[in-house]
Amino acid sequence: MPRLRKRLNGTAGQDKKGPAGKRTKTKNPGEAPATVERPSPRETSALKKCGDNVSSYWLMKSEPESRLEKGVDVKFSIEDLKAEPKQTACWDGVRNYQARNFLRAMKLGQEAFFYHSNCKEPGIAGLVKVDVQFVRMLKRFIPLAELRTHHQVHKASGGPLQHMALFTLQRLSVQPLTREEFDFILSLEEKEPS
DNA sequence: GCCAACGTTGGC
DNA sequence: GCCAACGTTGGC
Repeated sequence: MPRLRKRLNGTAGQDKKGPAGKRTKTKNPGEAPATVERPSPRETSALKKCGDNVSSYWLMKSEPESRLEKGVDVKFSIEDLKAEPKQTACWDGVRNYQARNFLRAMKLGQEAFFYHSNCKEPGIAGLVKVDVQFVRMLKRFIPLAELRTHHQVHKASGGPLQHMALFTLQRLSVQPLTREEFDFILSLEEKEPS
C-alpha cells in the first residue's frame, strides 16, 4: 500500500512519519538498514539482472480505487497525480524495507511506470518520472493480464519479460525494471491488445 | 468480499 | 532463533 501524498511545501523532513511510523512498540526494521550495504538475496537477484548495481527504470504501484485503511483513504490514481500541483506528489507509506531500499536507489528524473493495483482492472496506466511527477498516460492501458501473457511466453522463449519483478517479486510495491523490460512494455502501447 | 501468499511481530 | 498468530497485499 504505497501511498502518494501531497508534497508539503519543502518540508519533507517535517512530514509526520505517517503509516510507516505507526507500529510504535518496536523499532521499524526498515530504519535500521538505512545504511544497508548488503541487499537481501531476492533483492540481489533483482538487481543483478539490471546490469550494473542499480536500475534506472521502475514500476510503482498505487491504488486507484477508494479503500479505507485505518480510516484513511489510500486511493491515489494517476489522475490524482495529474491533479496535484506541478503534477507532482511525494511517495510515502512504503513499509516494506526492500521497496524502501529501491525508493532510495531512485534518482531524480528516472522513468517509472505507474501501475494501478488492487482494482477492477490492474495494469500500467502511465509514465511518471521520479520524484514523482506525471509524464504522460500510456497510449493505451496495459492490463496485468496482458503483461502476464507475455511473461509466460517469455519464460519459455527467453524474451524480455521472463524475469519481470511484477511476477517474480510478489507484492513489491516499488520495483526495478531492466531497460529491456521497460522498452518492451513501452512498445506494447503501439500494438493492439493481445 | 474472499482468500492465498507473503510479511511482521513478539513470546518463548 | 523458532514459529504461531496476526496483518497486509492484491488478484480474482
